[in-house]
Amino acid sequence: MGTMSLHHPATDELQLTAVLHALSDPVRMQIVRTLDRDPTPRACGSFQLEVTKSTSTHHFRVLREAGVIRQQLLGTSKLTTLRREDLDERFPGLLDAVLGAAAVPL
Amino acid sequence: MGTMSLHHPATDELQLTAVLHALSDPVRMQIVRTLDRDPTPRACGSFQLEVTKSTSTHHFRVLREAGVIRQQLLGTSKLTTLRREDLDERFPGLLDAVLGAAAVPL
DNA sequence: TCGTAAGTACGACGACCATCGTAGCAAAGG
DNA sequence: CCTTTGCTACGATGGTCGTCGTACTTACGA
Repeated sequence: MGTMSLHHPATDELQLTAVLHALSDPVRMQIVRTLDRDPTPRACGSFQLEVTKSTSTHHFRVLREAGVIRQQLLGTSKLTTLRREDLDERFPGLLDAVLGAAAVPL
Repeated sequence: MGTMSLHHPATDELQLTAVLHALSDPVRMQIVRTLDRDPTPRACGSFQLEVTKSTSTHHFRVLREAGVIRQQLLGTSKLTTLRREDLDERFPGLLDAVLGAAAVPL
């Protein structure tokens, strides 16, 4: 029962409100920005987040279920990548606009 | 105490997470889309929303406090407009991308 | 085999949120 | 002055959210 494949919404099922909600949290935004700056698939633990591991799990799940990230099992790790192509196909320009806005200085 | 001027955040104080959260609700998204399609200032009641008036008041306040809309008192009405220029100045391309995404067919 | 590392599951808690109904206020029109 | 119109204030309610700690699983490595 252990190795169950994770649920990822199909590209044409991505919901705008779910994506925006997923991106409206500072911790999750930081995850997405990190993935944007270095597209290398990386494990959850390699993100320097200021929350506990169980909270991180929660945030990664929200991002995955909204279709923002993809998670692949690899050993004890879960490699995370941005679903950039899927997001661009469904909502052209949205991800870039949000990432650009997130880069705006305070 | 009646005529108190409404609080609107300054352009350089707009918070991305607040904007995204404001836009992550279907009712509020509909308000913004309506304002986008017809930029004429309009009263809250002229939006055809599927919630009660008190709920509408709540949603307009969330949008205003996030800096997405501007509300001006006029008689017993409150004229609402999109803060398009301010949003474009602070987060270039974000509003257009979101509105474009909202127009994507189901 | 034993331990460690990576992540999950579950339950809890306080905070916030979307919704409503009722009551109320201020301005405009008669 | 009275009524209507447009919107707000307040309280309540049920639900979701972000956070944590503890316990657990699974895989890799010494």
